[in-house]
Amino acid sequence: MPTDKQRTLLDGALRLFARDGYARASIDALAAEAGVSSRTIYNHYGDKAGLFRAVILDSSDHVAERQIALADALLGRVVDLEADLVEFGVRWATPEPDFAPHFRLVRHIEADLDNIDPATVAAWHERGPLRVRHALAAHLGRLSDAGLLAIEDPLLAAVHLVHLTATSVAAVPDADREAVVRAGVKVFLRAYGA
Amino acid sequence: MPTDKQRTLLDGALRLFARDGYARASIDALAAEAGVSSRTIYNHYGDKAGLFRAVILDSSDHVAERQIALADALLGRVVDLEADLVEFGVRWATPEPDFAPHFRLVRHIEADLDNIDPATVAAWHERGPLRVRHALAAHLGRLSDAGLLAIEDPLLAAVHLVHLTATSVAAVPDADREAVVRAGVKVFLRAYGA
DNA sequence: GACCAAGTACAACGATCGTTGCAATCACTA
DNA sequence: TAGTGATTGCAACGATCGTTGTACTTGGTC
Repeated sequence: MPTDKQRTLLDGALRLFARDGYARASIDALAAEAGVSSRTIYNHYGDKAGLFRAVILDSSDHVAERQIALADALLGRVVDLEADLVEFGVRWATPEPDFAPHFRLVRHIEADLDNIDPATVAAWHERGPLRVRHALAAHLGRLSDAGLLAIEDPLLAAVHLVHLTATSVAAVPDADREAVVRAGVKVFLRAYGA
Repeated sequence: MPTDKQRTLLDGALRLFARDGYARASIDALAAEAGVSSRTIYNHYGDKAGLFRAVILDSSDHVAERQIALADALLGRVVDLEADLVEFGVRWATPEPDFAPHFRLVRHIEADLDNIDPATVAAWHERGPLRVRHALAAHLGRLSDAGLLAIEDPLLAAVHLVHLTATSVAAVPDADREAVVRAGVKVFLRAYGA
């Protein structure tokens, strides 16, 4: 139950941490971005690491819920499997621009693993990427049980699907997003099609 | 033609930049790591950004050459396509531990894109990942021409192969490396097999 | 041995930063 | 209106950092 000011602070801190990283983003800049006194940050979160932990957990919760909702919507009741997977991949690979700071922050975490509290990293990983992966794997497993796919290891298949679509789109930024996703889904279906 | 001291400096700076990131790695620490005066760094590279540029270009050249050599060795003359691809994937996904700092540094670059000289980023990207991707795509295209694979877009296929093997291994660190690679290669071959 | 480039040690500068204490202020409830 | 808890502005601290200038030393060449 974060108040309005806390919401503004978490959002602003996400932007600054994402753009500048943990070390470069100064407490004063974080406070100014949210129109808050730097003293308030210390009153609420103890220190800089506490604020960072709150920011990444808050953000990854939002993103995970959105991604899981996307999977539920498009893979819950499948009409045309290939078309639904393509739309799933396209929507996944073109996240709301609001989410760009989140994924940039994730890269900072992956780069800064030796300088971030391991408990924070573990909490983010479980509640974010792992939770989403399991949700996606559940859908794929269900589609496999229904005879629409032939999957031995749903968790690995979930990893493959994401890497063949969203990750590949990020790796080839000049190309047409939908074409890359379509090609990735085609690969996925040739490998996992029933 | 870097002298011994410059070699030691580049290697030590790679380690520190990789572990601590650009902002946290101080010039004095970088100098101490290599047993060099901090003044020498300024004499050689002008400023911190200049040293960073030299470090990432040097390191990505080494890694790219090693990866291209691996592709040449295993995909140059193919005996058993699936076995060769699996060994290629395993060797790619288990790089010499010497290369761990490089890949950690790459993550820092991807996270810090807004704070690094764009010319440095572009130079690294061209001489590193893009060069390797083109080399790998050339092998895949040749195998396709030879009738061992059926590939429309070799560059995209190269991206798929790497993501299905090395990237997937990194995403599932608890699992058996070779099993993950083997599954990834199986997916690749079902999609791109002749 | 003289010379020269390269490297070093040292001090100093301005700047930035995380963190704390304290007094003043504000919003809101009894 | 009095009181209470959250918020703020401000000053200050010790620490770290990038960078530069300068004088000194070192290693190798004529």
